[in-house]
Amino acid sequence: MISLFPFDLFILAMKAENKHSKIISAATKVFAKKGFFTARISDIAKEAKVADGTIYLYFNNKYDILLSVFEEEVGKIVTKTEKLLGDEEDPKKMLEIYTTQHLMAMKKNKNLAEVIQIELRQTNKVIKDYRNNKFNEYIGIIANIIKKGQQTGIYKSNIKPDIAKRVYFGALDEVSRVWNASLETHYTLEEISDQVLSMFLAGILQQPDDSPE
Amino acid sequence: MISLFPFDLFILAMKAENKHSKIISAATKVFAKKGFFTARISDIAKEAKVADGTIYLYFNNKYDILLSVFEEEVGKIVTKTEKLLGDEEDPKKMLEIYTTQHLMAMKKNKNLAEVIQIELRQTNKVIKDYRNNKFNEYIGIIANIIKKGQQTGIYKSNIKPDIAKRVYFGALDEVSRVWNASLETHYTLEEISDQVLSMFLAGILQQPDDSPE
DNA sequence: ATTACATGAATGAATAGTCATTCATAAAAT
DNA sequence: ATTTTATGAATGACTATTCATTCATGTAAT
Repeated sequence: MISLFPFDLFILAMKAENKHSKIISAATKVFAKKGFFTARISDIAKEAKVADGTIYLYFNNKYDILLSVFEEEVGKIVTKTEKLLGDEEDPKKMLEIYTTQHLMAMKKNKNLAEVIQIELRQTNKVIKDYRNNKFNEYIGIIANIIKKGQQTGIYKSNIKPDIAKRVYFGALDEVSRVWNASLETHYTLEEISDQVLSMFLAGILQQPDDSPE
Repeated sequence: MISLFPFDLFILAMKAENKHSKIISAATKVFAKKGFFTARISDIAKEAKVADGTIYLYFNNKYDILLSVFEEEVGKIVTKTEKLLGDEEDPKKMLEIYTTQHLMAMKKNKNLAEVIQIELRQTNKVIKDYRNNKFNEYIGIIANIIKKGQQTGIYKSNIKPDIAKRVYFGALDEVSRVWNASLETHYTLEEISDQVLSMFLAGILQQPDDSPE
């Protein structure tokens, strides 16, 4: 039986693709649970139902797995966020969307939340390979929202978007870290989202002209 | 020679204390530079000018060193912060003091900044020993400032101090992380401090009644 | 249709190296 | 002289990575 027409190649590619992503998601799980350094390759292999050696057919080394996990998962979030933002034009609503989307994503995918934390603060100390492009893209969205709001005149012009994006991301990140580690009484996603948004939009100072919306 | 009157014990304690703290500060340096998992005990020993084995006369194991570093250094910051707050009564000024004090401390002691990051997000995943008392004390200060402001009526009453403290700490922490990793154009401490404070106090929305102080 | 050969993905045991920790010994102190 | 403190080489446990081998699947020959 002769058979090398595209369909077979596709099937082949599918299998490979599946194995690749099986490993990715196994790794996400394992890294999140044990942390990068404590995770063993054999744990990942077991979780992915694959032989230890197989992993090295798809990745160069342990760190390469982490980086792939990170880029891939953050990439997904970026796509999702951009889709949700769609052609929303109101910078206030945009920030609202970003906030809830981020918190929801982190709540739904605790593993990812932790991988981000690890990758961000641990590993680039060891390996200086700054292709954190997806992440920069992701927080860049915040900066853009703020810039837009400044153009429309609804956001204060003295706010520096580059600082604000870090401030905002840091806040969201810590809030979801604590949440995932369940170190604190549980608030609902809505409560947290509201709090963060109102703190940033209107600040914590009592305004003399405090009237609803 | 019989000699066990207090002074000798003091001398003894001094010496031990010296070696103990020599190791602590060596460890702070090494952990910050390499991260907990990549740091070698022998690195710490070398940095402290002490034999590898000596370390085990003062600490139970590697993790115990990290925890001690963390508790001890955070403890220092708590003390410093409380001293600076003194009997300041204005919640707005208090937040200002906390903010600049935190950023200054992190700038001055980059090592500590990183150790906090590591300990906070990496290790308590592995070892569930929650004697992070000092840290909770530290962010508790933020919560208290906010509560106080709510009592005086200058801070909005709908803000939840427990969420706000995380939001605020997260923001400060991320800002100093980026700063220390020098991933971004350098802003001055004053600029950052101003930005964070104004974002939190007054929010980013343009206020119709925007008048200085 | 059946058999023989080829391919390369997958396997997992073996390798090779790394370190945290220990401990026999030495130095200091009393 | 005895006890306390310090040393650093040796130990032993642990794991990322490799690689010789297997095996399922595809191809060619008859």
